[in-house]
Amino acid sequence: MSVKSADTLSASLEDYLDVILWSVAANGAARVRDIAGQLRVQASSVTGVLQALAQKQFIHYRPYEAVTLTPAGFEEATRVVQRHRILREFFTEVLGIAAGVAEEGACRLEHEIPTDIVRGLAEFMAYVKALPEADQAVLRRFAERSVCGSATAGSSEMSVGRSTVADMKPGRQGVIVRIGSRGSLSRRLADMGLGRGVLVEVEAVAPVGDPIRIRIRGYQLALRRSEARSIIVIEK
Amino acid sequence: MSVKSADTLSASLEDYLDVILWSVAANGAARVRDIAGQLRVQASSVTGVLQALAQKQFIHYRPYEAVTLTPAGFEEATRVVQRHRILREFFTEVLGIAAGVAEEGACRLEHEIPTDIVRGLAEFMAYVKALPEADQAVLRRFAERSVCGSATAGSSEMSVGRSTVADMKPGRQGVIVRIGSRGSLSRRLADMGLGRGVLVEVEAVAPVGDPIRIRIRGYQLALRRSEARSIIVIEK
DNA sequence: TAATATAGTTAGTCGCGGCTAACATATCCG
DNA sequence: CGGATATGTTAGCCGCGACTAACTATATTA
Repeated sequence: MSVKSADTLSASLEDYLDVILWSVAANGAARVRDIAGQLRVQASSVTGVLQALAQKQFIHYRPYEAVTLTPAGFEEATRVVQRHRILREFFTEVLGIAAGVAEEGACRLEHEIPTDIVRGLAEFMAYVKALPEADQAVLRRFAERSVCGSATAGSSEMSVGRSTVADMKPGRQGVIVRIGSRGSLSRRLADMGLGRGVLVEVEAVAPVGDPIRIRIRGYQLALRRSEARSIIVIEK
Repeated sequence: MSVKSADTLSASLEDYLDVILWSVAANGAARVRDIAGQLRVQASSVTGVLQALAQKQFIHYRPYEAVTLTPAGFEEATRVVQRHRILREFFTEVLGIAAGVAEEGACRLEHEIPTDIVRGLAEFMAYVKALPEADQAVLRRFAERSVCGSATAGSSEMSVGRSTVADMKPGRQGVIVRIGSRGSLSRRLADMGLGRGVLVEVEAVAPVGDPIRIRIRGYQLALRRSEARSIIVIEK
């Protein structure tokens, strides 16, 4: 019999449920054409999905008739919409992302994001809203920073949060992206085998942060902090 | 000739690049078997992907030989790893999500999330780290809240951020999830046509927040604030 | 050096989620 | 009432990214 009712909906089924919810709410029932139009998909593609949703008991569906949601389908649809909304609001209100990008991001992430993380986002926003006005203002200042204000526009995402060997904690690994110094220091490091693409593991950092004991290609090396600072890595 | 070099990598190609980066860094070159093992995929699946990556000039590949990254491939791989790391750290450090869930979430979102949003997350973390200690403490308090402390465990994500008609701004639409009151008020609302699944649009809110003018099924209705508060909706 | 073990490739299959083309049904209106 | 038109369905195709089975190349070792 193998009914195969995966309790997890595929991304596209969730999208369909979402538009069916709004379509039903607005018109009392959803027509195949409306759904197809909203999802920018051929009507024929809709039919197959409706059959799948009906088989999972999320909609009432009979050929050539309008579609309505079952109670379970309504539940599921509101879950989907809620997730979407939480993401979008987080992007706009906390990160200060433009509405268009935020909406697009929400669409793309809503099907993948684990429930725990959605809850985390929602609780974070609730926490912030419950904060005293002064604390909220500090965060709003970030969200409202002018986008063009990021003078580092060219460096984009890549440089934000990039670190050096001096920033790594013991036990962590990273790959060298480049050596951020010139002249004799750069030369010395290259001679030690430190170059682009090499795996570095930090073994120990002395109390003051100098020296730093690392391991590359199987053998150990001790670096001065100043040397470590000029080795740009990407951590695992 | 139609070379078809989509400048956007598919999710799985990105995953392959990621493990190739670490494999090459650790061993000098990546073997098909290692890649297959790390991705929990059959070796035969790897071959096809390597051909695709080679064709896009991201790796050096010749049958039966070990794989290395081209400069472009290295670039691309570090971009992928960076995205992944930013997501994971945001989840653990800002949201206080458990390491395992954070890692899983990062894996699932990294291929979908728009660049602008990744940058937003990275900048947010950088902003917070640059804040005076007192302000940081306020946010850390959230990240470090005990997870079991969420007494609302049962209500999960669904209730966080759920709103009522009284919370909606003019122009916004929502679907009624349920009526959160009993007795005569509930009855009155039902008589007005307000019930589960109905689309509500807020048209205007009087200065004090009472009354609230809404539109359902095409016609207008004025609600007392107290009534609006008992209509639980999910916003579009 | 030949036999065997390990690693890698090819060919062919499957499910998913789109698509088009062709057919079926419903609705509208002269 | 009976087309014409709008709407919906079926059948069959495609690309992706996995798979298995069977084959080929490379490495090890007796």
